[in-house]
Order: sequence, then structure tokens, then C-alpha cells
Amino acid sequence: MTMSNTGGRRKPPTIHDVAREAGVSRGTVSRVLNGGHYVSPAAAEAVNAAIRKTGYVVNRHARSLITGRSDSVGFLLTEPQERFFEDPNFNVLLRGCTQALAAHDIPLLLMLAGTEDERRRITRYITAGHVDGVLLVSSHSGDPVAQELREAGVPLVACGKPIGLGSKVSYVAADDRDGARDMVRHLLSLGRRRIGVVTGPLDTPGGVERLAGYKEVLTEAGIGIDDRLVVSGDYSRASGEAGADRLLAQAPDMDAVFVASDLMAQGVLTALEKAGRRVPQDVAVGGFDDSPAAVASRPELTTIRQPWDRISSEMVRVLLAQIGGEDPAAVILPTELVRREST
Amino acid sequence: MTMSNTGGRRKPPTIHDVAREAGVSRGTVSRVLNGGHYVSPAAAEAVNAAIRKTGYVVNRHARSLITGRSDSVGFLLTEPQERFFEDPNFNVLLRGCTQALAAHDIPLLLMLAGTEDERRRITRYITAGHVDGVLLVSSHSGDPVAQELREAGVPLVACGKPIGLGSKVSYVAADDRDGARDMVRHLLSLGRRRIGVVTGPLDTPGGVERLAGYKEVLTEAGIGIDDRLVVSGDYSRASGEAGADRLLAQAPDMDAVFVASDLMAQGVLTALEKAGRRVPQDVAVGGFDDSPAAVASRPELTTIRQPWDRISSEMVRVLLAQIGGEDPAAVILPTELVRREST
DNA sequence: TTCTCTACTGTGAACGCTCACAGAAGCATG
DNA sequence: CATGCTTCTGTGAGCGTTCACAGTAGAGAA
Repeated sequence: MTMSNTGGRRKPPTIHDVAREAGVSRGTVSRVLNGGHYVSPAAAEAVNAAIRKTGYVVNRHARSLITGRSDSVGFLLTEPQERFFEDPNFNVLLRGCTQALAAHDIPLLLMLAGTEDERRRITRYITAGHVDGVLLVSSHSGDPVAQELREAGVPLVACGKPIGLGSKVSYVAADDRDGARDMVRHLLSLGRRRIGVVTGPLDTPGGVERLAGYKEVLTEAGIGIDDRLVVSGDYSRASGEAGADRLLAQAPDMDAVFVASDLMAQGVLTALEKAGRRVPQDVAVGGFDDSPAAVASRPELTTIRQPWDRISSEMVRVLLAQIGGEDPAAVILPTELVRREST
Repeated sequence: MTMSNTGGRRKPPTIHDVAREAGVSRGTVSRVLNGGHYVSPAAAEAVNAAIRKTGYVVNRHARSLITGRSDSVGFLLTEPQERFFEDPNFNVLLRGCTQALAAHDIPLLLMLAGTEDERRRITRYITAGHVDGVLLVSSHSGDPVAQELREAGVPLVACGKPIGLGSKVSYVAADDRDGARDMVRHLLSLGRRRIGVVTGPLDTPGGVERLAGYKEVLTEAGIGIDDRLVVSGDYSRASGEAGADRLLAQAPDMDAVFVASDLMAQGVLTALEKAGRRVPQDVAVGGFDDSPAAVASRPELTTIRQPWDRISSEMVRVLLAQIGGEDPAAVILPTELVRREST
């Protein structure tokens, strides 16, 4: 294929070798490498041929040393570890971001900041300029890392609207409230009237917004809110099961339940089965996320699909724009109701 | 906390600033930074104080430029995307590796090489020395990326024994064969005699080894192998369901089935339910992996736990050793039978 | 004393790149 | 013919480190 070093390994070709091969100067090679402006067609041609011939690859360290940019971005997870571990959405998001960045030839550094120690180390690492920007997955309010990064002026895009941070931070989010409204309307359209809800943590936007959508629709429908039909979970399977137990105890006549995540909905299904309620005949169950768990459940879950592929590509787009000097921006993307067996 | 630049932002402190602050030379600061040998206690003290005071963080680009090392490693996934997407083991592995590396202050670059194009680009990136080594997740035989990296002399540790590569490549794997033996022995101990198997892809070590373990135990028990009881899947849920359908058609008297992954086992459960077989009364089902899917299934799966936490930390250990100049090594880790409701 | 050895310290010189600048053409305008 | 553009090209400087080397000081041995 491309020519490799003859004889001894080691010592990859430098911009110097390319320049010599092409019969031009370092400067010209550098210009070709960086967009090719102010380069004659003949020179550009010669340089490209020399690059192919030598198998030259730019040394990013040398470049970064002088430009001050690292041409890499961090994917920072400040959630407690279990969530990353349990939630399949992270997979999709991570994959999408990696691919979107790869299209720009920008590597992604994965960073986990679970403990206080890690948080400090990583904040240092980032503010020292080792990455040009950060994709942040941490919806909990008052996240100290996000706060520090923002203050240090590090380009930052959050996944989901960050609570408690100033408005000057970019984020990309699905339209949680609208998705919740769709689901509750769907349950109403099935004739259900005693609709419970298991919310997410109320210090997360998903928790707050999805509950708000639920309340809006029920209020608009003239049904009103019964506090016995509202409980909170933490997005874990177990909390879904516990939540459903509580709902059944407080409101035995419940005929539907909107659950703020598919994982919790799985727990709800378990609780309902334990209690001898049939799904969807006795109680209809609606989830949120359209994660693989939705299809893995029995019955399969009706749920709200979040456009994770678009979320990740938008996060990358907004981050790169911000690195390029643009102002922060918020992007809200629409959701979609996916009907399956549980309603 | 630590002192930040007074007034204008920008321009982080350099080793020079630290040296001036501490009243020593660049060289001494550098020595402190790199292990502190040949440095007087007084000087080391002064340097550390200066580092704290200035908030100095080493510029990795400058360091890498001269050392030729990048002090980062790649986590390379050459599996088709869906697998990454579906398989919860990847999460655990990725998390474990990230943390193990973080302990050495080494960032992890996530790389996905799904398409041919990506493969080429990433191979270039890696062989150009942008990472010091690679953690490889790709068990399929004849992986061209692995082959090229090996030939380029890039330190490499695979997850699972790579088929088809020379023996000179490091890997860390669970003892697949032994795990399979444990599970089949367990099924035998329950009195089952018509034991089916859904294997993984037979170009993966997990596929081959787990099947081998199955055959060994049945042969040792004097039962022998009935080809109608052996089918292959691709680790996906759907292939598990299809596999079980085929087994039921070929061997309706099957009273147990060993499935080479939990995800496929979920599919098997679905197929059995469809066919009206009770689990475990009519057919006992044993999985492999002890993934979250095992607990999410109904009934919960008896399965073989792979020590993912140890696998990841061993992968990192072996890789760092290899980067440090040691020879490749293979590490095999024991598995454990986890009994739940499905047997 | 003088010499050697050890522990420590400072000083260029790289590493491979980009950037600013200076200059060389080519071409139109005064 | 000088003057000004615009397009293109080469050159030196320097980014922040580490590394090799040349010292220096102090302790012990001869």
C-alpha cells in the first residue's frame, strides 16, 4: 500500500521530509495541511504526492504545542457509576458523539468523575487545556464540575438542560415535557382516568419536565392532580418497583401509569405482576426513552423515543461551534410516541 | 483554593514560572515532576510549593513532543456497532479500563472502527504514535486492524483470545471453557440429560470455547453429543430466539439449554414461552455473562459470571507493562456460577 | 593536602510544528 | 517607470518540555 520506511523501523517522516520530497519549504507543506490557501496548484499537488509517498501523518503534539489547541474533546460523565452502568442511553450517546467527532478527525477522551478525587483531577486536566471542549453528561443540579468548567471558560455542552447553572451554558435536550404530554394524552385516549406517575429525580430536568407535562395534560383535561398518584424514583429498576408498590398502596384504583424511564418501567411491570394486575388490561404502562429495555420487557413497553442519534450529533455540532468562537446555544429536539403492548 | 491568575485569564504557568517561583532551574523542576530522583529534599519542597502556588499543570504536548510517548491509550472497538450497542459487557469493560487508566493518570481515547474507512483512518492514527497502546475489543478472527497494529509493533492487549493472530499478542480472557463446563455440570446435577446449546459465533473464542466445554462435559458424562441439540447464534437476542425455535423443532424432548450469552438467553426464554414450555420446570436455561439482562429476565437467569472488573484491570496492567517494554502475556481469569430462577 | 566519588544543579539543544514576516513574482494603475 | 496591489513562497523564531552534559559542593580515602 503506501510506502513504509525501508529497513529500520522508527522515526516517522516529518514535515521536513515531505518538504524535501516535494521540493518546497516547510511553510508550504504546512499551508497545504491547513486548508491550502495561498498555495499554487502545482505546489499543492507536489505536496500531496509527497505526503502519500512518505506516509506522513501530522504530529499532533507539535501542532498543539504551538496552536494551543489540543484538537480533542472530552466526554465527561459525572453521574454516579451505576447509572452509566445501567442506562443504555449512555451507550447510544457515547457512540453517536464518537462518530460525529470522528467525522471531524477529533478524538474523544472518555472521562469518569465519580469520586471527589477524580473530580478534582479531571477539572485540573480540562482547565489546563488538555481538551478543547467538553461534552457533559450530568443532569444533576449544582454539579460543581460543570460550574468550575463554565467559570474557567471551557467550551461546554450538556446533555439535557442543566438545572442551577446560569443560562450561558449550551445544552441539547429532547423535549421532555412534550414527550410526557404525548404519553399522558395517549393514556387518556385509551379511556384511562386514574393515571399514576413515577417521576425521575426531581433535581434532574427529566424528572421535573416530564412531571410537568403529566400535570399539564391532566389539568387541561379537567381531571386534576391526585397526590396519591405521584411518586418519585431515581431512574433505577428497583426504584420503579418500589414506586409502583407505593402507588398501588395509595391508589388501588389506578388504571394506568406513566413512568419516566423504561428501566423504572421494568420495575413497575414486576410490581404489577406481583400484585396480580394484568398489563395492559388492568393497568396500562407507558415508559420513556425507548431503550433496549423497552423491547426486552414483557409485555413490550409503549414508550417515548428520544432522538439520541440527533442529540449526539447536535451536541457535537454546538460544541465545535463554540470552540470556534460562537456563543452558547440551546437545542430542543422533538420526541416520538412508540406504541407497543403495554398500553 | 489554589491561586488563579490575577487579572487577565489565559497563559497558564509553565515550568519556567515554577522554576522562578521556587528559585531553582527548569531542570530541577522537571526532575521533581518525573520521580524526584537526584533532587535535594529542600529543592523538592520548594518546587512542590511553587507548583501548588502557581497552579501549574504539565503541558502534555510539549512533553510528548520530546519523549515520543503520548501518555494516552486507545480503546478500540472493531465490532459491528450493534453489538456495542446491545451488549452491556462493553459498558463494564469500558468503565473498568477508564478507571484503571485514570489511576495512572492516563487518558483513554475511545475509537470505533465500524466501516472500512474508519478502520483505515484509525490505523493510521494509531501507527502514527498518537497513542502508546491499544486495548482491543474485537474477537472476530482475521481482524485486519489487529493484524496491522501487531505488525507495526503497537502495544496491544485484546479482550478475549484473538483467533487467527499469532501467539505474540497479549490478551486477557475469562476461562470460557471452564465456565461452560461448570454450567453444563450444573444442568446435569439437576437431572437433565437432553441438554441443548446455543453457541456464540464460531469465529469468536467465546463461541468456540464455550461449545468445547459443553462437549467435554457431556462426553465425560458418557452422554455424547447429539447434533440436533447444537445451534449457533450471534450473541443477539433475536438469534437466541431463533436458535431456541430450531432446537425445539429438532429435539422436542430437550429438557435444558445452555446459552452462550445472557442476551441470547433472553431470546431463548421468549421462544420457550411461545412454545408453552415452563422454565425451569420443563426446560432449564443457563446463560453466560451475568449481565444486567440476567436479572431483568423473567425468570431471572442462572448464568456464568465473568469477572469484568478484573478483566479490565488486567488488560490495563498488561498493556502498561508492554508499553514499558515487557513481553506480551496472556491472562486467563476464572468464572463463577450464579444460580437464579431459571434452573 | 589532594584526589575521587557521590549527590545534586543549571544550561543549551533539540522535538516537529505554526506563525509572522519578508520578499519575489505577476499584473494593473498612476 | 515607479507604485501599488495580490498571490505565492521561504525563513527564523519559538511553543514548553526533556535529555545529555557539564559543572559544583561536600564527604571520605589516600
